[in-house]
Amino acid sequence: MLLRMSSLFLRTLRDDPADAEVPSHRLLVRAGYVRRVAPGIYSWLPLGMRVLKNVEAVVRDEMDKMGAQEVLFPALLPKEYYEATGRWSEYGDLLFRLKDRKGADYLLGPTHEELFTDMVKGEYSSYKDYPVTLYQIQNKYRDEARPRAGILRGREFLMKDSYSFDLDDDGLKRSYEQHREAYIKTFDRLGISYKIVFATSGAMGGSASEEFLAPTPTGEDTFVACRSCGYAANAEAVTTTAPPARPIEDAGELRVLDTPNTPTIETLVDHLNTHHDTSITAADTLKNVVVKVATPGSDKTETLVIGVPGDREVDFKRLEASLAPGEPAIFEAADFAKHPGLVRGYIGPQVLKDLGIRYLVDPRVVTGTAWVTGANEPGKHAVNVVAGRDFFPDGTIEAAEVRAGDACPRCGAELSIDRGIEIGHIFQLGRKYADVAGLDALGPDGKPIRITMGSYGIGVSRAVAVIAEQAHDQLGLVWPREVAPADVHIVGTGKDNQIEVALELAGELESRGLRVLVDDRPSVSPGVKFKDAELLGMPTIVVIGRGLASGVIELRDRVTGDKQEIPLAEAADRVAAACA
RNA sequence: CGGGGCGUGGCGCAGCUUGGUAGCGCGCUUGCUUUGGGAGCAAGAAGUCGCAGGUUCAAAUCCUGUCGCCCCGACCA
Repeated sequence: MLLRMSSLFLRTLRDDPADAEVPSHRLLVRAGYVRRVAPGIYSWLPLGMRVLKNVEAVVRDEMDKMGAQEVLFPALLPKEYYEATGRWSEYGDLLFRLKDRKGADYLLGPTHEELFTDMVKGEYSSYKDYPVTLYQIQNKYRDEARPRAGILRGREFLMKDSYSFDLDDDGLKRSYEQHREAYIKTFDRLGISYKIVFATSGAMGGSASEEFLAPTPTGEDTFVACRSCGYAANAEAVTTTAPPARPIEDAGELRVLDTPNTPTIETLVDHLNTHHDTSITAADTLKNVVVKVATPGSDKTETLVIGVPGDREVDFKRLEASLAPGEPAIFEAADFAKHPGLVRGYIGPQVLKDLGIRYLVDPRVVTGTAWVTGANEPGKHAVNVVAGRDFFPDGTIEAAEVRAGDACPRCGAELSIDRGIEIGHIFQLGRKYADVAGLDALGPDGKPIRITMGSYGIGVSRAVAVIAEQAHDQLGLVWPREVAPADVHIVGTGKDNQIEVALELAGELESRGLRVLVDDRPSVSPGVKFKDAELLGMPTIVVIGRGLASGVIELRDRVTGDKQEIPLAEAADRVAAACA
């Protein structure tokens, strides 16, 4: 249907909105695609709606092609489904909760595993029914602690979520691979540049899991990539390569040195090298960080000490991923008061066994390595504290920060580090979820078969923002053709019959199957129309202006910036060709 | 929840230090002129200055409280 600027419900803004920081947010608001209603909650205007629908259509098309079947669950859900799996309480503040007039508890669905599982359980009961994959495209609601960056991270967002149900592990692998292929096709069609990275499976358990990350500077996820072998992983999923163990006999004597006023690694290194006969760096020190770990659904917290090389910080995200489902929290002054054995700033692992505190170390802390660490007395540190001789870790943990230049766990080359936005996640759930739900199929031998599941998501509204994030320039948006609100933006400007001609050409192009936006606003200056055309971002722009008198119009490529004059007589053919 | 900033027509902002008639740009309405890079002139419409309380003859401005929003960190598509 022809979009005419003279009647299109659209107002572009000349100034950037004050509350928008990231490019996608700024441009989508300025160009009149979306408007904010509340924090993390947005309305879609006609042009934005078109883009959203286009993205949705691509996602739907690829899901249908891989054989998934679309369903739709309500967003408004009774508590019961989530209570059965314990998530009514586990989800905590993230859930939007509400009550009906009788006082019964409801929620706005943050995700729909329960509903999918329940539906399959209700309809299917024979092994002959499987495998099956269902999906829906629907709004999700999460009361995020901090919504940000416009529709990149909202509290209401459109998501495609699908679930595969298989009888065995091979089936699950096939379903997973099908999704992977479908996602690759989807994101390729959407014109998004992305990277597939290994991910942690998180608290849900399960095994294989990969994320589709769109690299952007405003991304919230950190991931590493290896140029040499192609390995890529979310920072939380990167594993550290342990050096070989060393013979303990080679290590020197443990010595305790006076190191007054050295509560930090920096002050410690400085003090030792100036006042003692050592020549160490932060990497030679062993930093011991105390955390308390809560177990969900229990009041118990465990005190835990993490040992990492002193030149690295503990990455809390990595720590959480490693401890999941346990939830670590910082050990505060009040906690130290309860543990007199832990001398803040001077903690060494030598005494942890006696204190009954679990000690997990970075994989670099292998048997035979000697460290500079706390002597468990104020103002004293110990050197030549040897793993396997002076202390015995209870295990290793991936908690130290990952840095550019770290070794690739697969090939040993240097890793690079980047930021990205998660646009898709594919995940082999396995049977953990089906176990909870009791999802079985009756097998040929009359015995029940526990179903194994996969879970797969695409952030549809987020994808719109990601495209805007990746496809824009100083002038405005530059939509990939497949998702653009229109193929071509015809600007009619001039005192003569330019607008009539523009409308005629628009009609002709439409009859050829192109989607057309035409600027037929009278009495709007050319400058305004050009600026708007560039801001709105249709991939092809046609200008019908002063050249019309001599029978030429202008064809512009919004992506390359190329401009060429073409005879009016050839206009329809040439424009159609440009949009092909 | 921790830290930083901001609430003044639809949008972007000034005014607040030093209380006294609420202002600018964009947008909007009307008329005339203008039409290839966000036009000109003229005339208009539109704001209980986030909310509540206090000080004062007088509060957008000072004081107290409160609510909201945005940005940076811990969660996630």
